[in-house]
Amino acid sequence: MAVNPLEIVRKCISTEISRELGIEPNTIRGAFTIPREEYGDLTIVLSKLPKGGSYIDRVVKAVENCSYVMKVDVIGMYMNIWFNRPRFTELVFSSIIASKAGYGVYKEEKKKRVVVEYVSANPIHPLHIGAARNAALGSFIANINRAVGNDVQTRFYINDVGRQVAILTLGIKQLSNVEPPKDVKSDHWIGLIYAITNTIIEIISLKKRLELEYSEEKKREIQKELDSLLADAARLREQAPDIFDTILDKLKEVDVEREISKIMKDYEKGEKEISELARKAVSLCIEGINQTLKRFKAEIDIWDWESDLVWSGEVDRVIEALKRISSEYKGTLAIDFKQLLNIEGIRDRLRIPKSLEIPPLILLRSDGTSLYTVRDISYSIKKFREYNADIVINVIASEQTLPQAQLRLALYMLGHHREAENLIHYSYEIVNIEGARMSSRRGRIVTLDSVLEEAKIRASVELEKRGMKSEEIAENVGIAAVRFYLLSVTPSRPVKFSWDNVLNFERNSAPYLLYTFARTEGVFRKARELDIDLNLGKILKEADLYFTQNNTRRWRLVRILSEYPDTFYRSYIELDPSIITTYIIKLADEFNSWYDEEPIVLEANESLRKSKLIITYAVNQILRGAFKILGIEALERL
RNA sequence: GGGCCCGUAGCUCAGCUAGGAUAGAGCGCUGGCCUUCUAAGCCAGUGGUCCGGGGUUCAAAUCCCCGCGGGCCCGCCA
Repeated sequence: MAVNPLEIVRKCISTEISRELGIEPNTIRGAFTIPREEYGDLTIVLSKLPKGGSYIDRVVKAVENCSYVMKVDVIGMYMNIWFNRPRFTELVFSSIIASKAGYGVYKEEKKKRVVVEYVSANPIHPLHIGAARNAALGSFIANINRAVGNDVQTRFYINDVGRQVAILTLGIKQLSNVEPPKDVKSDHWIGLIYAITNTIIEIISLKKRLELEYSEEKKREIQKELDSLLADAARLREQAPDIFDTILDKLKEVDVEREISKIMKDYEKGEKEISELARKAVSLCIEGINQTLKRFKAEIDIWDWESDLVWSGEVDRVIEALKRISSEYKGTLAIDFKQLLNIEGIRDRLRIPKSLEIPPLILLRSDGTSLYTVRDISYSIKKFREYNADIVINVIASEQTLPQAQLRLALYMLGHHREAENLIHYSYEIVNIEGARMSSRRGRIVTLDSVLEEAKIRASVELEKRGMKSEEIAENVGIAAVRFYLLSVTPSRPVKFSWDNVLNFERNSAPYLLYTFARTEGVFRKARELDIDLNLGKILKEADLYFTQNNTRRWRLVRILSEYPDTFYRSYIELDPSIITTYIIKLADEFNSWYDEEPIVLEANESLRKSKLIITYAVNQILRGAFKILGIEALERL
């Protein structure tokens, strides 16, 4: 367990109370709360103590026994505790200096092996802003797990088996050349071909439906949808007229549904020509996606091809095993979970929502090809096996709650109990654009690339205002802004995308934090300029520990610094980055107010200056550590 | 029809897990602060039926129930 000053004080107090009242120290924990400033530093809600509000005098005496406590005051049911500021300051300072960059960072006693599968976006178009939230969250999960000492492997599942890649392949097949033009990023190129092909296919199918429809009302409905598709088609054609016309001419001639179905079958069989074509197209897309992810500081260790699972026979083996426990359902084979769900406590163990209804899981399409969730079962087993993982975390939007639940249940039924129990669906809400959903199928998306470019431009403009010109800094600031924005909303809440939000460079933003960090760096730069000794051990010994007496602002800083270990721990346990982002904003606010008010390096009183340097050092270290976990590059100047 | 998530200031969001004192930030708007370690900053002001209604409780934004509004899911899609 990392050093936690606040925990030391809580423990000291609860030990004293438990000794006095003869109760378990742990039962006191829930009674602690941090009060408003004017009511002290820590409060115990007396009615929450096991023996209620009785024995108040004895409790007060007991608490006063703790050396970190200066004063205790009872108002109604609140027992307000004021800390002995110099003693507590010393505790906080020494904790920080002893653990350096590790201050507040929780350490797992027994390191775990963790696989994080994330992004896993369809390999048929560039990443959009929704996938960016996944990428930001997934890389945060990987980073914080590494920080606590766990072994982490990140994986990207390339979903290349299925209808969407078949559509892309159908489009590619009509073209003589797959290579993108020089000035087009390969994933954007693939995305365009896919959108063109898909839109044409949808138009063809809608026109057929229109011919067969008799109801006037339905006809009008179809016509309306068709009009919107045609508008999309016109827009797509503008981007690449030749390609659009080629694909359109060729697809007009054929039965597209049969073609798609054939491609899917051939690809699952590994038929040479189709496989090479599909792999080539998907590889191009993945290449572009990987470039974007690297730029976005979301690293992938292993790229898993879904088709490999099919070709290697792993999917077949799972299907064979599933067949033995399947039953007849709607004319095909399916896994029914009813009996399993009747087992006492199974929902808790597999983290399945209490009243979530789970329909049977269908094994195969009538044409014999496999289905996504079934393939995912063999992939889940692979993820555990290959890394010898204790936990596998799937970062997947909440809309997939049901298939993810089916996945765990199926694993359990196959006898993979440990895997089922340790497969976590890390669920988050999607990104909305002005209330509307993006459609990659029609090429209507806000790409992460465009957001990053815009952020970079915005950062350059801000830099130029300050007479600075640095592409590298603009790039880092821009990326930090986007990542921070996506990480600062609680994952269970939907994010409303707007350029104004993403490109906010003022308070409550990464640029603001980077700026604060750069200020702390500036302080140390100045100190070195003036030949001021920065040996922390020495500084601590000679620091003025009374510098918070009668000074609210300074005391507030010490208090906030003491709260970081709790913050970090909660963020790790809940895997919620917004707990850290909220905290560091508060820390930066407090630091900036103070910075404006008092000199630090230029402080004439030596021992006072030392205390101030420790505060600055602490802010610097906490920000540096938090940046690393959030995937933000710490910049010394800004 | 059933399920999951969300609803807090004009806008974007904290706070809800574990009930606790006068519900907090940012943006916006009004006014002020650069000869000092970085003004992407600081200070002051402005702004709230915590979606509505019940219930539990000494105490509810927080827990429970019933509604309302929004998003998502309930496919031989992924």
